[in-house]
Amino acid sequence: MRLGRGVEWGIHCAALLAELGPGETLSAAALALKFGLSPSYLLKHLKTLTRDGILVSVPGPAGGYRLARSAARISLLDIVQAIEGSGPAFRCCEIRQHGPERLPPAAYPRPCAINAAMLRAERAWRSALAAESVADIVARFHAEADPRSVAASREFLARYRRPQRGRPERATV
Amino acid sequence: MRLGRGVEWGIHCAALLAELGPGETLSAAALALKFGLSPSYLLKHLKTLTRDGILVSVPGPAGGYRLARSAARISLLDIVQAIEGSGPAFRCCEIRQHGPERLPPAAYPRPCAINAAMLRAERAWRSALAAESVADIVARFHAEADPRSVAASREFLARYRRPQRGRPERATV
DNA sequence: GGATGGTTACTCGGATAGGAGGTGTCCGAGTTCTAAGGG
DNA sequence: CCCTTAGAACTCGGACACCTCCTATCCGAGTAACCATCC
Repeated sequence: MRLGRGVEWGIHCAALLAELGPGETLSAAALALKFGLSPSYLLKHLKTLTRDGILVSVPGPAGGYRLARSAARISLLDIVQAIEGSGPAFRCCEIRQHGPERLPPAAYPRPCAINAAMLRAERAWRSALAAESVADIVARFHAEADPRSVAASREFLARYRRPQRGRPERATV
Repeated sequence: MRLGRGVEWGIHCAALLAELGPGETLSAAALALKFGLSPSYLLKHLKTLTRDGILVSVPGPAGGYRLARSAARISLLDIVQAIEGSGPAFRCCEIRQHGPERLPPAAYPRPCAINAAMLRAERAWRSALAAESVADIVARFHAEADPRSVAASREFLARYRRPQRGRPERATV
């Protein structure tokens, strides 16, 4: 079992975007710079998150990305499913029906016991991911991380954030 | 996230081997026939399970595979880890240290909050898999499956099982 | 001075190559069974 | 009739191609900001 790098990148980006004021955005280039990633490839994952309704993209100059809803309403599961797909990790091939002694499909009304057990485990995994929100991650970062790291992030945001277009930045929290 | 087919195959094979008498074996060819799989490729996974101490292989003519210990002591987690590897699905790249404003490594004594959350979820998944044994799977099969299917398995075993070498089959349960 | 239109530069979006890992297959090493030959 | 020994067949074990998916990159479409021009 293996998760792609995009999951880690997506969560980190979401956590950073969560620290923006309402309406503010951050360009993909700035996010890539902050984490030392390839801007082109990061863009691919940000696009995916936008498609899935987790981020909102603002086109044109001074555009960028922001969270589509409050960080407390975005779970790690949302991001993982957007990047990796929502399908189950264990895909039952129904090999119990593939032998030489197979019965008609009607003889298998219940799901395979193995499949059921594997899916139960996956539900436990998903539940744990759903219980953790991006806001929780941010809170832990502020509580546990080195103060210099927190200050650096704050400074980075002040330097690269893009105000909401059209009207001056308003606090609508 | 995606699990290979070998996991499903391995569990099915272990469940079938669990129905053998003590010391009896089943050849890889018989297992492949029972499930309609490629014998060559199935052999690859059986080899892996043998390496990991879940199965025992008996070489030579009339050889085959049997469980290395009682089915109650083999969990689904054992099989999944043998096939897929025991490493974590989420591999933290420490990208928080890769930006332009990185601090010396000593400034990150605690693990990344994101990594911690992902690993917590994986522990939940592993716990669920560890709680289910191959014996449980077999019990469910006997309790829930179509009687014809159970009878077919019993008949298959009677046809293809290999007795313990050297001495006649003894019941040492 | 203010409004307006065109230009420009910057952003995201999709389509396109490269590489790692899972998938599938083959042939060789090892071991046991078999059978023939001799005592 | 029993033991020895050589052969053969069957088993598992490791090494070799193929294919899908993740990784990485580029160029094009679209949009808002900017600036020169006109009123």
